Amino acid sequence: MSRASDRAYRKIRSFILSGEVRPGMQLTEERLSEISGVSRTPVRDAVQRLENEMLLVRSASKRLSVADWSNDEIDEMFTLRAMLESHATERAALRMDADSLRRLREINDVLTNSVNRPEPDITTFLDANRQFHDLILACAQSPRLSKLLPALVEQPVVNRTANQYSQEDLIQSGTDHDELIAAFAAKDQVWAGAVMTSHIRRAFHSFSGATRSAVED
Amino acid sequence: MSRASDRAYRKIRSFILSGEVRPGMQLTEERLSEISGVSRTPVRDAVQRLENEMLLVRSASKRLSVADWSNDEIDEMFTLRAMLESHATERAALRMDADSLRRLREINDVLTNSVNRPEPDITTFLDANRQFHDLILACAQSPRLSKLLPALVEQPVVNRTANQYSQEDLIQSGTDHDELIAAFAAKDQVWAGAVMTSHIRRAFHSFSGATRSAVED
DNA sequence: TGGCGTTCTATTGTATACAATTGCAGTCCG
DNA sequence: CGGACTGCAATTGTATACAATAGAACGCCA
Repeated sequence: MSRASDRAYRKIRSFILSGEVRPGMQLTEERLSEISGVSRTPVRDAVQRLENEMLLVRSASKRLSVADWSNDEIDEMFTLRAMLESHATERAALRMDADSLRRLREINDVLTNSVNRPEPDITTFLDANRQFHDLILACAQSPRLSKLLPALVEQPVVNRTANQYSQEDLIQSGTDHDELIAAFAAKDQVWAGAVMTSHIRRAFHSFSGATRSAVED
Repeated sequence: MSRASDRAYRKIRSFILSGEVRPGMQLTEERLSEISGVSRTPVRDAVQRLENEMLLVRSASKRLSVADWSNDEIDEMFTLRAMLESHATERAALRMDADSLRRLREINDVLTNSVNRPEPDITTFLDANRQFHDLILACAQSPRLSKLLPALVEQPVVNRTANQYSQEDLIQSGTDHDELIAAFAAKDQVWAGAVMTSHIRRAFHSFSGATRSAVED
């Protein structure tokens, strides 16, 4: 979308994810327009996008509030993500070209280097990880998937998962990616899909194990 | 959404699906506002929704046009729908209560009656079919799925599929539903999911067999 | 005092005017 | 003759004023 609309989207999004507002808290469009510094018109565009991602929900009488995801909903997000991203991976395995494969290797080299050191660099890891998954999605060449998946891969969830990871887990992520690359090189869609499934399911259990046990993070 | 916004959504949607406009044809917001009889503000809301359903697409320079789905994209829609709707069915199998089960039987009685006659009543069939699938989705109790699935179940595709069905196919649909009900009664999620998968895959092949062979319908 | 209706206020929805951007065409120069 | 540049037209993006609607607060009467 356009400048003001995007600006509103990013501002509101980070406002919600920063934790400054509690889930369930009401937010008026006017308030959001103050926060983002644009008028209500582009704010409404942004709000509709955030409703699709289910970061915002509308109460019965059209009032906006911050979504409150239940544990069941978060489980469901991981399950759906595993299904769809594995499917994307299978498609990508059939469509992968040499350039993209080379690029995947480059990205994963960066990722591996960022965690194979005394003090892992989580920021670099997260960035490389995102690039890796994005490139696979692009190789799947499915506009529908490209539209559906992002709503299931909420970056804060990914971030928290990574922060929960031990150094061994981080290194294992790189190893998973290596195996994905091998599966792509072999053009073996079943292999590739299976690796992606376990890659995500492991993240899920790391995430939920860490958060469920804590009262609140 | 609200009245004008909804009105615009429905009008534009049926305008596109009526075939009055060719895929790829450009549509300005002003034109859409004339068609729907409301101002551009609610039109823009409607357009954003239709973009999510990928009925409308935005060109590089933000200009709107009617989407043109490739065969690969339609295949992908059926594949994703089969995946997600089977998953919803599995969830529903675990959560199904007696009332919903009874209601499913009622709905499928109507459906079966509508096709077990010399001249099948497709309208009634389609309506009962939609109710049946909607109720299962509701029983799955997954807000995410309820948001994602509708974008994959474009009613015109369902309609065309049903119109392609022979009377035997229509009766088989009712039989599939009976088996789903049996699986729900047994609370067997694997069984239920499998029946739903084959139910949709059969629809897919009926749809694609019919359309691929024809030059244009 | 408790339930119900009525008014007032907060919030969302819509229209419209204007700003910004993009495409297109006509023209100038090499 | 071709290509780039400039100005105009078409289109989308944004702000703002106003309309409609839903919630809350107040007061009235039983």
